[in-house]
Amino acid sequence: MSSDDLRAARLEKANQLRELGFNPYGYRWDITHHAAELQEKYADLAAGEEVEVVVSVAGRVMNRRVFGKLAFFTLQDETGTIQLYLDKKTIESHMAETDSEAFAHLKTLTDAGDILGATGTIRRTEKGELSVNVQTYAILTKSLQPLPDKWHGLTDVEKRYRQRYVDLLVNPEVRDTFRKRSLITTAIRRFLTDQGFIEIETPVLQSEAGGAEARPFVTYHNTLEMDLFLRIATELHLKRLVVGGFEKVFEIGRIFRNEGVSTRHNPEFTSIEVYQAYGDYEQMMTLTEEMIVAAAKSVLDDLKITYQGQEIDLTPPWRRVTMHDLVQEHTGLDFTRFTTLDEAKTAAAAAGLRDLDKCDSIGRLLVEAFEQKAEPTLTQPTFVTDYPVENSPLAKAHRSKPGLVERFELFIVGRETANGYSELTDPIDQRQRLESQSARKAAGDLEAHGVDEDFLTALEYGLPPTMGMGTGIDRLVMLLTDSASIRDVIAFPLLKPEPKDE
RNA sequence: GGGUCGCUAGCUCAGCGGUAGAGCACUCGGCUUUUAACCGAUUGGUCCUGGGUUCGAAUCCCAGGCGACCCA
Repeated sequence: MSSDDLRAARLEKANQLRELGFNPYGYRWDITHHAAELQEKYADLAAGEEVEVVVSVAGRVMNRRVFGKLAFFTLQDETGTIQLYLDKKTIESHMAETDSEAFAHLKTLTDAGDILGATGTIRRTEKGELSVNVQTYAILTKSLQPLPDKWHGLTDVEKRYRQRYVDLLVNPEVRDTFRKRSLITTAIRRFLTDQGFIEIETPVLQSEAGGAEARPFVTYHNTLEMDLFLRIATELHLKRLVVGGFEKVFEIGRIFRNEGVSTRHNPEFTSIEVYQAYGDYEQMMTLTEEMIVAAAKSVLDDLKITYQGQEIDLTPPWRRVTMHDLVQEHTGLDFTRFTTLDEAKTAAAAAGLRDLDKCDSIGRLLVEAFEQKAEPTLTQPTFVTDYPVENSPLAKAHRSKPGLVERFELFIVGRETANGYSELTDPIDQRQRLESQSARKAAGDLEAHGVDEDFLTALEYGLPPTMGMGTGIDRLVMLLTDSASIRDVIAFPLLKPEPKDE
């Protein structure tokens, strides 16, 4: 039967329900228990035993096993499944006044996928399945679409992402992932608010994107007649709030970057950024560690976890190592000894590094060496510290190491998981760095941005010494739910539209 | 951006140059202890799209679309 025929058959059943005086799209059903609650409460009920207490449940019919005068439905609610034991005599004696043919209608007018409410007593069948021995039932929502194969489920990846609602309703582990995602963000919020942080929402629509190097999305405001950019970071506004006197602020929010899509990139993703006055990056590493551990504990029993077959131990403290030391560890090169770019390039090439032409400073060369040789090895949680100033325009100069900034990045399974620093608070230094970036924008760098004058004015009023940190929530959720693709932790990932018919 | 793979019934898949198939779902009949219920019968197709080769294309070739994975 074709898809149109299947739908037509179900529509016809909905109409028959109306003719019988039942609304196939009900208004309300008062439940007394969820499936998991019943399974737990009556776990010890012996097979064949019945409890004379009437319960009320509701959920989606996932499977129907219909006999002549008896039927078994598997009912699924948010918590799990419970079997409906549907006996003709019982149902018809309880529903005689509303529907003398209630059992026949159950057989002919319900389908897998329908949402049912049912009342009845609790019994465990002789075969050992906890069931509601149904006295009354109602079709609360008539489904017009057939469910995927009851055994194989929905496996087509494209269909799973395009029709996530179907994926969710037939694949319990998918629901579990999003439940965990919620637990993780809740745990992070609780962890921070317990420490006195407050969450403040900053603008998504901005006249100049800033706070990161990335291409922004452009949109247009009609009555203001101006282009607006979707934010690429929350950093510059959160620091303004610290200038304004909030000493501990954070924001969990959606970030938009106009870049490609991959297993680790979605054009919109969720970040958390945290700023605390009077602290430095050393303290922020500790806070980051504690925050991620709190997130992990909210969904896992153990800090020793497995990600895609790799054993990861999140037990603190995590290793802290400078980028220079790590590069020396993996290449033998001591970058502190280089005085000219040519000298450094020659040594790097001799050490087997590739694609060095794009590096226009010793600092960028160091980062390149780090990315090529050290980064992929950082499986266990590792804070890499003390970055070259060149690609850290918002971080404060290192208090004792010239040319470096007080910055860290956290790596887990070789992936950047958090990024933080002692925030640059000197408005003159900040202006110079933003102006050099602005020059790159003028030269055609699409990931560079203009100078945010108001941000600089804010710094001139005075930003206290501040520590800041950003973490990609999606990647953290991937790690803690053992998800291979970012699309598995984003409920509705970006997809190109399907070609239209006609 | 490059490479590899995939796209066939509502779902899961087979078919790989000669009449488009199976299981499940659906419809009908039977059945009061099933849980992938079972038994019998029936139904269901833009083989992703367009072009080409061929007597003949789901199948081979070219281009395109959408997706997955790997690489940059």
